[in-house]
Parts: sequence; structure tokens; C-alpha cells
Amino acid sequence: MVTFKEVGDTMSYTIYDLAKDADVSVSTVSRVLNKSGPVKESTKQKILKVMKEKNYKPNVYARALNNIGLKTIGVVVSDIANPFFAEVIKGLDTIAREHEYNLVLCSTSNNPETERKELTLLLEKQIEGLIIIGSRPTDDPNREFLLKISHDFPVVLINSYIRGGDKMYSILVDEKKATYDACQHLIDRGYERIFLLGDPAWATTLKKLDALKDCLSDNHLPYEDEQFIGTYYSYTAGKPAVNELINKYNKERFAIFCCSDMIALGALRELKAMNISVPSQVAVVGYSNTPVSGLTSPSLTTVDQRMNELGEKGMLLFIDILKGKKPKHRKTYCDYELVIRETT
Amino acid sequence: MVTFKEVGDTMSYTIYDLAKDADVSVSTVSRVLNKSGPVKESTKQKILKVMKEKNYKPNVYARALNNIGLKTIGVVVSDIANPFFAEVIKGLDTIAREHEYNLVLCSTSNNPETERKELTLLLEKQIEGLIIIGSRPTDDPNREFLLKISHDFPVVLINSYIRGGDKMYSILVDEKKATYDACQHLIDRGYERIFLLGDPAWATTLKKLDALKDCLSDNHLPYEDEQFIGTYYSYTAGKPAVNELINKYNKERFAIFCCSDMIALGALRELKAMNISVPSQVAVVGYSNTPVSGLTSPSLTTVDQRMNELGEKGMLLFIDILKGKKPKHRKTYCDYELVIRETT
DNA sequence: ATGAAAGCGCTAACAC
DNA sequence: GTGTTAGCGCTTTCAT
Repeated sequence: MVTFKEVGDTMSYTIYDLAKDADVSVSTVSRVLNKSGPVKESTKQKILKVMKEKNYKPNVYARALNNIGLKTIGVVVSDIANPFFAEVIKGLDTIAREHEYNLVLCSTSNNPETERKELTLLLEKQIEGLIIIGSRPTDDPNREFLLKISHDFPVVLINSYIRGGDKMYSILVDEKKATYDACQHLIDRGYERIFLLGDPAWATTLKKLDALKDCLSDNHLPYEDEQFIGTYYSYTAGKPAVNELINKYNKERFAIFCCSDMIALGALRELKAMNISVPSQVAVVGYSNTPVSGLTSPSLTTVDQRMNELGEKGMLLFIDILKGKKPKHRKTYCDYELVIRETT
Repeated sequence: MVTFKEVGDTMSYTIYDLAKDADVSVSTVSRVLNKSGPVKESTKQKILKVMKEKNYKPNVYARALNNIGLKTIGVVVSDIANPFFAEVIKGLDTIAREHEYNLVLCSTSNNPETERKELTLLLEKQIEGLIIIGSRPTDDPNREFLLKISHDFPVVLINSYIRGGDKMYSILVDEKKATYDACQHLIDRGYERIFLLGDPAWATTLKKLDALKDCLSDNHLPYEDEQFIGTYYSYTAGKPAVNELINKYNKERFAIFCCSDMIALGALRELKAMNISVPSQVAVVGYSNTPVSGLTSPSLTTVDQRMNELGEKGMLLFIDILKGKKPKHRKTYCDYELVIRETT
């Protein structure tokens, strides 16, 4: 199959060769390899020496066969190209590397069936566990499946939560609170009519909508159904939504809370194209603080979810679990920060 | 170690159990599993039936021990959070999934030593080969190492090229040509003084600088050393560079060619902050066409490298190699496109 | 067409 | 402290 190997592949140097060269038995070698038993210091040194010389690398698959973890963790994400997720992965990777773990990446394109397939594929590879990034769909078709998986493998959810998975742990941001804060900020700035743009297919959107309603109500402001505008979750989704809004509310002053920076960026662009003044007529708030959101002009007010931190904490938690520690709480909240910039 | 497994882990259903249940021998089962020999249709069906029923999954590690590929490919990238790379990975992943391959991801933080470590770690995991994304440093400290690796493993380079690696294959964009085109476009628009912002630590930057020089020369325009401005490769790198330029060339009309959209976005932002009119006084060109570059205002003229395509083609090439096909050329060029928007 | 048995490289009892 | 050996789950000759 792999023709390339045929060429240069000197048959690999196994633990037997090493044992022979060091004039000991394989078990002794294995002992120093795994620190799994007493070995006389001198023989240990002898073995170590030969190990260096011959550049011996244990075959991880043979080890895996003996139920030694492979130091590989499955990571499932809906879309790698989403800067939000990319940052999370970066955080995961940073910590993983420190602990000599590798990540096996799967992207599901937001398709539950693909997710299922990928998950199955992943599990066959004896990864040590699973980290799943991102909000779950409103009516998660893979909920049961994930619950089942979590019975056998440690599962950590980043920025989502699944009911009933008493063996699943979540790292998340209190999105409801964050959204509430952002809305309050808008109200404080004098915007009384706030529209929320987001994809209703995601549980998180609904949570944010709740926050908006709460905030409005707490401020004795009305909420009407038309204040929620369903969009896709993409860079282009903002445009039609803004068009619709401007056509409808022409000269009125209002604010737009976007459930993601991607949507906000598109909205912002369209507002400028339509020559609407931001923020004096229309205010815009994004969500995620992706790197670029500070570079637009006007720069975007947004909720910083500390994505990197989310990833890092997630991996730390995961490794703890792997080590046998049982976390006290199933949810760990991370801080967020409302980054106020020029669009509000 | 993995305490979780202790709980639900019913001892796995092996090929032996399957053989017993289907009333055949393991070798027969193995044959149908790998289509590696003749099996009577009826027994085959019998085996397949039990396989479904018991939901048998072969242990990939046992197979790996027998030199069956693990269907896992190592991917090395300097920074996952870079949208350029993220898009490439997405492309890789799309094709990989179609062929039931998984990606093991490593990020090196642009650190050659980290890269070396990660590479070593990766190779131990009997991945079937390596895909390395992104430009190599000007004086690549890992060149030899990679050459050695490529002797034993298929290696595909995305957007870079390494001399002498007769077993390494590259998918790339003709950056010199692309840059030349962009510069010519600037000249056509009437900008005669073009500055190039980029990180001299990367081979690609030098290539682009060459293109600028060539283009200038072909247009009988002078080039002076100060037209190259060394920057880091980040969102923030554009700011100081722009400051410097504006201070120096105050009211003159000039153009900035940025070796990445990230740099360009930062530059653009700073120009607006300094109230410099774009493009009438200063033109800006980016490189990569990251998704956001169309959403800034003014929107960014940039070179679209078709990152997704780069990834997809790379993976296709890789899989071909895995199948034993020997590509004719060591370099495969992908198309690019100069996307002219509002900054020029 | 099918089965028996010898490995693949390593770990982990169990002996000494 | 060290060696012997029986697996781990699968593939692959080699017989039949």
C-alpha cells in the first residue's frame, strides 16, 4: 500500500533488538520504559545508553494493544474555519502539547449524520476521550449517542451542555448573562429597540434571546416577536437581515445584537454600504471577539468569550479526568468580557 | 489510568468471538474483512450478518501492528488560529473524510524546535504520512529533518517547497506571479511607489519582494531598499508600519502591498484611524482573501489563494501517493485570483 | 474455500 | 533485580 515505505524502511528496531544489544531481557527494558518496576541503576543506564544510540522508539500500537493509552484525544468541531473554533482548538492544542497529547481533528460541517459517522470512526481509533466544541443543535439528534459514548469515554464539552450526561463535563461561558450585559449596555446607551440576529437552530441562540427578553423586561421595555430575526450563521447572513431592518425601520434608531461576530461583520458592512451611521443611528454588538472584530471601522463592540482560555481549561479538565480525578461540578464557567468599542 | 472505562467497559468483541458466533475460523473472517482472499458467498453473508448483529469493530491497533495503515494523517501547521491555515485544514478534512481518513493535528507556534518535537511525536503514532502547511522559514532549520522523514513517509507540502526532497510533493500557488500581478495592478492604478510589508523570516516574503522588484523594473520604476518594511505576521503588525510610512511620506500618494491579509487589515485600520483616505491617497493590497477581507470598509483588494482548494488538492495528491501512484511533478500549482475591491 | 498457527512489538504476571 | 512467557486482536502464510 504505502509504496514509499518499501524503499527506505529498514525493519524497525524493536524492544527485542534493544534487549539483545543491551544484553538484558525485554521485560527489563519494558520496566525502564514504563518505570513499572525496580531496575538496578547500572543496567538502567546501560539500557538508556543503547536506547539513545539506536534511537529506539517504542511502537505505540503494540502498546495500545496492551491497553496503554495512545495519548491521542478526539476533537470534534462543526467548522474549523470558524475563527471562534480555531481559537479554541489552539487553546486545546497548547495544553495538549504540554502533556504530550495529540489531537485528532474531525469537522462535521454542522451535519448531525456526519458527526455521528466521524464519532464512530474516531472511537475505533482508541482515542482516550473526546472533546466536543460548540453549541449543540436545538433538538440534538445525537444526544443519546453522545450519552452512550460518555459511558465509556471521558467527554468534555466546550461551550455546550447536555442534560443527563452525568459523565460529561462542560466548560462554558454564561451566555445568558453575557448577552444580558450586552443588552443592558445598549439600553444604557439609549437604544430601546434591540434586534437579535441568530440561527434558531442552535440552543445558544434561544438562550441569548431569553436574555434579551429578560433584560428588556427588567428595564420595562416591550419585546415583540419581530425583534428576533432568524439568520444563518455566516459572514453573509448579516446583509439581508440589515436590509430588511432598514427598509422596515427606516429612520428609527435601533440596535442589533448579533449572535456571532461573523454575522455582525456582515451586518456592519451592509450598514456602511447603505450609508447608515454607526453607532449614531444603528448600534451593533457582536459575539465572540474574533481577532478581526477590533480591526473593522468602526470597530465592533462584542462579547469576548476568551476562546483560548475555554480551550485551555477544557483540556486541563480533560487531562484531570484522564488521570482519574472526578470533577466536582459538571459545569465550569469561564469569564467573559464585554468589549466596548466603536459600534455602540 | 482511564477510570471511566472501568465502569462500562464490556470486554470488546473480537474477531475470535465473531468467528465463533459465525461458526468459521478467524482467518475466514479476516478474509472478508480485508477482501484478501476467496470466501464462499454464503459464508461471507453469514459472517457479515453476525458482524452487523454484534456490531463488530476491528481493533485498529491490532491491525496497525500488522502494518495495515491506520488511516490517519499527520497535519502540521504553525498556527491553527490563522484563518488562512484554518481554510486549508478544512479543505484537507473534507477530502480526508471522504476517504475515511482522520487528521492528527499539530501546531508548532512557528517554533522550529516545537515543530521537531511534534513531528517526532507524530511519527511514533504510525500515521501514514505527513502534510505540512505553510511557508518554511528562510533558513529552515528542519530542512534536513524533513528530508529524512520524507524518505520513510509520504510528505506533502502545502504552499511551500523544499529543495532536494525528491520524495516530497508540493501544492502551491505561484506567489511570485500573483504578487507581480498585484503590483502591476497597483501601477496601472497609478501608484508608482509601492511598499511591501512582510516578515523577512519567511521564504515567501522574499519571493514576493522579488516579484515587486521585477514588476517595478519591468515598468521602469525605481526600487529602493526602504520600500521593504519588515513586520511580524500578525493583526497588529500593520499599525506601526503604517505609522512609520505616513510620518515619512506624509502627503505623498503610495501603495502598500501586505504579505498577508492580517497585516493588511491592521494597516487599513490604522490608515482610517489616521484619517488617510483609502484608496485615493494610499492603496492597500492584502494576500490570502480571508473571509473577512471582503467585509471591511473599504473592502480589501487581495490575492485569493483558494485556500480550500489548496487543501483539497493537497489531500487528493496525498491519497494518490498513498495508493502507490507516483506524481509526475514535484510541484503542482493552483490557480489564484486577484480580487479587486475598494482599497485600490 | 477454509482452518491452524506463527508472528507483529509490547506489557505484565509469574518465576527465580 | 531480572528473565520467561503468555497474551493483546489481527493478518498471513501454509496446509488441507
